[in-house]
Amino acid sequence: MLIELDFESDIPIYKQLKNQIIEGIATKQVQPGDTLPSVRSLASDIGINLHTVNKVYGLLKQDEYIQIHRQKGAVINPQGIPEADDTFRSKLEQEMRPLIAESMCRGLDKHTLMQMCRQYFDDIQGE
Amino acid sequence: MLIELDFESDIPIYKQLKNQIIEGIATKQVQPGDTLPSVRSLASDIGINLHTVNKVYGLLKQDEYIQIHRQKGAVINPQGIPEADDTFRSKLEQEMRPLIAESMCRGLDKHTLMQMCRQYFDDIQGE
DNA sequence: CTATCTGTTATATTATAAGTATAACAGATA
DNA sequence: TATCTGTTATACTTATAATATAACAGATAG
Repeated sequence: MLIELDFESDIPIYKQLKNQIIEGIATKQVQPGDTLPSVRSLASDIGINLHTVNKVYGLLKQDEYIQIHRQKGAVINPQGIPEADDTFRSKLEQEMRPLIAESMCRGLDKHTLMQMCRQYFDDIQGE
Repeated sequence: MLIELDFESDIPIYKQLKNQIIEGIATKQVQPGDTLPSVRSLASDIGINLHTVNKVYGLLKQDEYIQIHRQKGAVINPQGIPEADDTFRSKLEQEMRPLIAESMCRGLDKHTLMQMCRQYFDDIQGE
């Protein structure tokens, strides 16, 4: 799984890294049971600090994307990722609404917007 | 237009405020030509600093949601909000993708996800 | 047993963002 | 002229992001 960070972006690199790992799981580039690189080697590979990677692994663990074992390192949750619950759904709505409101202001109608969402979905699934 | 801020949220209040004004435009609670309260009165009403409101107005002006005149204050863009351009579209994709990837990891299939998006859209349009 | 790998914790430092506080400036208008 | 507008400047506090060293504890390969 290729990690590409944009150090000029306004999105903090820990968030970029987290998102890319999650997208790697979504595209099945990494699957339940697979191991992720150690915090030190990944940090070294992509040229960032080990604490930044450690923070990301901590967040992914908190969201149950991965399990962390004291010698094997970080493992994609072997039971698979837990289903979307109410907490996730309300967090999703909280982040989705502003994007949709902005799109509506800028003249995107429902059909166009839906088509764009479908496209994003297919892009990820097809990778 | 009612503004409600959550000071405990992890979303900064300037972003909450910006989003709520944009949603107000999307729902047509405020329309092109309408004026927004002055930075001082709005700040005072919702109990925040005038610079925070000023920052939001500056961002909204930058995105061409509003125009700012030296005496009338902030006015919803009388020409309407500019159509979605490539810059907007790529920013939208950048923010949309991680949300969709997360949803896919958590077992939401395309149809379910599309239905949720449709729901969000209708919720906003119906307000 | 020991060297080496894991994640983990602690502490410190730097830089930037978020939010507030006062104050003053300049243009428009009643 | 007094009062409203946005604007600018300066300063301060707090939180977040990111880095840097260092050390600790468990597991394992040699």
